[in-house]
Amino acid sequence: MTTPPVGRRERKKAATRQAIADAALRLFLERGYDQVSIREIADAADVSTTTVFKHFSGKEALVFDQDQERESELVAAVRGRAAGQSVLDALRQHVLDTWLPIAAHPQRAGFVDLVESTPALRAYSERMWTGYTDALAAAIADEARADQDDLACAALARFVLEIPTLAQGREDRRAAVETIFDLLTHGWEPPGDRS
Amino acid sequence: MTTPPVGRRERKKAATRQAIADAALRLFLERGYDQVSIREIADAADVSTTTVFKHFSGKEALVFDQDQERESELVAAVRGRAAGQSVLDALRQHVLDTWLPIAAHPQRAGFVDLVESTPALRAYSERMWTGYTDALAAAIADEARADQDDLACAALARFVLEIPTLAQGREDRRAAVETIFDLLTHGWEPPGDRS
DNA sequence: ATTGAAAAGTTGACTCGTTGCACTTTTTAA
DNA sequence: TTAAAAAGTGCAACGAGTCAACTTTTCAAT
Repeated sequence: MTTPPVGRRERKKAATRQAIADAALRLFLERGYDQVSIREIADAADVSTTTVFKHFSGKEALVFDQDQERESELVAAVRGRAAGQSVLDALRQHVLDTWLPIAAHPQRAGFVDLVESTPALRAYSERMWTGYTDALAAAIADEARADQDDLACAALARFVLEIPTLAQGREDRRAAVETIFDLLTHGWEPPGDRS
Repeated sequence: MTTPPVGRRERKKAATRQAIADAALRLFLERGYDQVSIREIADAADVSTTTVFKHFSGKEALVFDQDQERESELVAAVRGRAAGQSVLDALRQHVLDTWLPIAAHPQRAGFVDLVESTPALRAYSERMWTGYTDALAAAIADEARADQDDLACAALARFVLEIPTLAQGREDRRAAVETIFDLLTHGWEPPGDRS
């Protein structure tokens, strides 16, 4: 039988994967995403280009390594919310508590800059987020006792996942998140006059 | 001065552009997007591959030829709405009147199938729509007498542009559009119990 | 009409992401 | 011990897209 914790094989596999991801991120941060070729990354990690693609589905995936957890956290925030808290408020709190700190973390500033300044990575990142739509929609529908494919729940999920994109570049990101959640909670109405 | 209607030069340019687009669409419909190479399209239109890229920014752009008008129509729907009609209602009407018929038109069925069944085209199409966000947001903000970069207006614009994607694959598309506009108008609330 | 500049098109070679194929190594099971 | 399955690797190739040099066409100003 296979040893439950790890086999030597899978340890080596994980090590190679990590070496590739590390080399890629380092080179990207040094010289920019478009200025680094897969072949250079492969050389830096001392593997062949084929091996890179055995571990990662494409060049963009090298940057977003273990972002599968986000989906789970999102679903968990809805399912495990405090008693009496509405689904929308749970999502609002999760976004405020989880996404804002990450974006503000100085360690990740270079990483965030890299993604923001590279169109291909921006696009990939957005597709990643929208990829969570179905899972989040299912969780919302479940908690709201609606049909599994309820359209309003699916739309809400999609809209919540657009929030990071929309809040980007705003001076006060916390206020931006609040504004959008207010819109989703109460509906849109023409704001007060500016004159 | 240049002849206002057309010069021979620009007519020829437009003709080759059209020849390329026609050849591309025909081949895509016949054999599928991924099974047709740029060189084949160039050959079919009797030009070189570089000429193809002189006219179109990329392979996906061959499919979405003159979809710049959509943006103008969208903005016009908001700006030229009937007196007393709210911005949101104007958008609702525009979506119902303009987008649903196009999708239902039997002539375009093959085209719609092509886009829906090709991941690269789906992604490109969505990025096209979201590209209209800024223009629509500006029009909404203007009509609502809000600041030009008002976040709620930007969010509303983005959400409206997501509607085609969300309504896709639903049996009753009209009802789907109405449901999402109701969500945007009044806010989300847990739907009635299904039991 | 002539001519000269600008635009359109062509060619061919090149880069880069990505994949298919063949080969080697490791692991597993008999 | 050994055969076969699985995993990893490298090479060569394909398609998208770019670049630079060159030819042709068009336009406009003499």
